[in-house]
Amino acid sequence: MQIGKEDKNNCRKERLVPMEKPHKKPATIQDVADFAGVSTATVSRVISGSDKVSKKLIKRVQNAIHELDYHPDQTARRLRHRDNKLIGVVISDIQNPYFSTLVVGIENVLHEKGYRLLLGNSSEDPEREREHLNTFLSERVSGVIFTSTGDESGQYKKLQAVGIPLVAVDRKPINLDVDLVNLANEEASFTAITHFIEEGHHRIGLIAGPENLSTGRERYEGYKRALISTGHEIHLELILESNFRQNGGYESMGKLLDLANPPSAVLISNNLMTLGALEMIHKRGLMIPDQISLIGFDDMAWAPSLRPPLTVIAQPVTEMGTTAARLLLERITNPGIPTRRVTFDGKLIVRSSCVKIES
Amino acid sequence: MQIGKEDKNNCRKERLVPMEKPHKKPATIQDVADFAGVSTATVSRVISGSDKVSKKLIKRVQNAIHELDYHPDQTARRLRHRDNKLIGVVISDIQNPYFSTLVVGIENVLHEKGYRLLLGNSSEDPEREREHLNTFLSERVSGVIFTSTGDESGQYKKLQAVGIPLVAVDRKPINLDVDLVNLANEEASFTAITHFIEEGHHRIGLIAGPENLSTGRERYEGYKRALISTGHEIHLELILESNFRQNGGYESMGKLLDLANPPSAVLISNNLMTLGALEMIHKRGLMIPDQISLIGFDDMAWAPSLRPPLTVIAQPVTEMGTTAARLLLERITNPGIPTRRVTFDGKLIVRSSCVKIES
DNA sequence: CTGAAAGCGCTAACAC
DNA sequence: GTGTTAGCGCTTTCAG
Repeated sequence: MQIGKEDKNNCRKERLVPMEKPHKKPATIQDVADFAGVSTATVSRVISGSDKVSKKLIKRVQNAIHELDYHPDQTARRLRHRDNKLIGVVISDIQNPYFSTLVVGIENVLHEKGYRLLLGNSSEDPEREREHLNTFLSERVSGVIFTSTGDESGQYKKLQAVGIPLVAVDRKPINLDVDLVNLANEEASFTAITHFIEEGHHRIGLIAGPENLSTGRERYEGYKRALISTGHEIHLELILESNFRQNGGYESMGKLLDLANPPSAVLISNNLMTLGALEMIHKRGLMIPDQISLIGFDDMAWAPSLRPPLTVIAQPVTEMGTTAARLLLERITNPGIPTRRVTFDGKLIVRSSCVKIES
Repeated sequence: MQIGKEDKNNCRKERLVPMEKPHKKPATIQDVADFAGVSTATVSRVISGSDKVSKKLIKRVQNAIHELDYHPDQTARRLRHRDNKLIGVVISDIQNPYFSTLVVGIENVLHEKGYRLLLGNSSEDPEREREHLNTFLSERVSGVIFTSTGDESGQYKKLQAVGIPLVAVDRKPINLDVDLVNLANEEASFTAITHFIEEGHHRIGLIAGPENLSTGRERYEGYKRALISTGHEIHLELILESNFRQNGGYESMGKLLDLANPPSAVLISNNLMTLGALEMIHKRGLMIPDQISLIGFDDMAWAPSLRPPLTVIAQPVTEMGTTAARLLLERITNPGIPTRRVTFDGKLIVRSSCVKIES
């Protein structure tokens, strides 16, 4: 590589020909009205389609619109009537494919229904989350969909106070009465552990998520319940609380493997930590599933491409996104309805990262 | 799993207690002015911070703002002065972690500079791309960052015509004079193939991207140039044009392996196709790198966790995103500057998916 | 059916 | 320093 001149940033800048500068202002409704020889009111009526305008004028106006390449100014429109067709979305980590898939689902229905998506990424930082929420307040968004960092419920209450509908996804906010779309985490975790036990495992580890997130807590609960209900003891040294990030999975798996008596199977509470854990296992030169069995949360695109293909708990992520968007839109049109909660069941997808053990 | 009552969608809905309905309208600048006993102009001045207002009034106004929990209406603000602090971003596939990482970079600087991000996902569909661009036109965004689907240059010209600055990322739009941030694709590809050749490979395959995307074309060019410059022939049966998606990589790799004389090494032109190719290789029970060597484009989070860890061409994705955002902001404040192109060099990260061959 | 006119909430001249 | 006022582009009564 290293071709051509370059600066310290390992990149080249080239200057090309100067750009043309027409700087023509966009046409306004007044321009269209003048062009068509009608009033702005008539143009407005034609645009909204609803009212009764004579065929002749409709034609003339439409022609003018086309001729002038007129695009109604949403900003002005928004100032007039309150439903501004803008939805704020705060995501705790867009870089995580789980969350970007959620956004895909949300965007699909929003776009279809003529809403626009204002995106904020909090990077799991409550401060940034708060800033985004203030922005949404200022933008007078029609609604907000969010995966909360765990705190900031006060800020969400402020939105509710001015009548902005909220829908929480994935993580159940504490102390907040909102519509919610999430996974039956406890049951999902229960299923995974039960699978391990059926395969003959008894010493089962858990790389858990943060305790301040419902997803972290509930998956932990399911793990405990499954173990207890099958007469197993809970060994605290096999349970590591981590951060839902790759490095967390890496380090936690390291600690698990360092144990005098390491687990024969491990459930990992999210996709990124699973990646980290895998990295550590490979580094130690351990074979999956012969030396250690694994189940990960989230069926990501890479799961079937791993060697061995990973057994996972799959979430219907896109559908969770579309559901959240739909719930929000419903509440916007009908604010009075009671709070709803839609909980999807996880699905165990058995591939090859678990092995049967003779006990 | 399968716990609790559920509907056909494999999910449960629960009705909870009804929500409170305060429906209090947000405070306006007039409310604040009244509360503080000043004019709206004074409030406006305090907010913008710039003008000279007496300490005493500043105090009173700030108190009123706090008391009323006032958030300036951005929509109204925007109507007044043109820089509306809104940036449109059209992404060709947010589900692809490469692109969502790009968004992370973009969002980081946008948020820092007080801009908001209007996100549109085109899913590689030119029609949807066009719809998003129309939206941006209507929203009078201050600028647009995009990864084009390959067509729709006419639509982009319309934006330019009304003076909306554009920055293209990753893919170089044909027939359009815009700022561009991309990778030195040809050189990157060249490097990868050269690496194969140095390791003793002679029969090298390519799973290429779509021909209508610059990334697809340029990576193909680099492949050819590397082969030719080292005295190798181009074997067309070793070159498969595909779709940058997982299934494309899967099928193409299948065809390559079906060849009477399959390649000993394959370069795969993007991250998702690499995943698909891996899946096919595992399905055939082939070992990497002993039976086939691989280099993939894009160093995704999962690359080091694969077995074996994947050798890749890494792009500085986040930095490409921040650069794009910065270029755009620069052009917004200074529209007259000449068109720029920032090209980053890819970096070969050698892990374990290539093996030396004795020739 | 169509037009005139009053704002939506805010900023920026322009006065005082 | 501070207040008054005229719009930004659009929708929506209210007349005609």
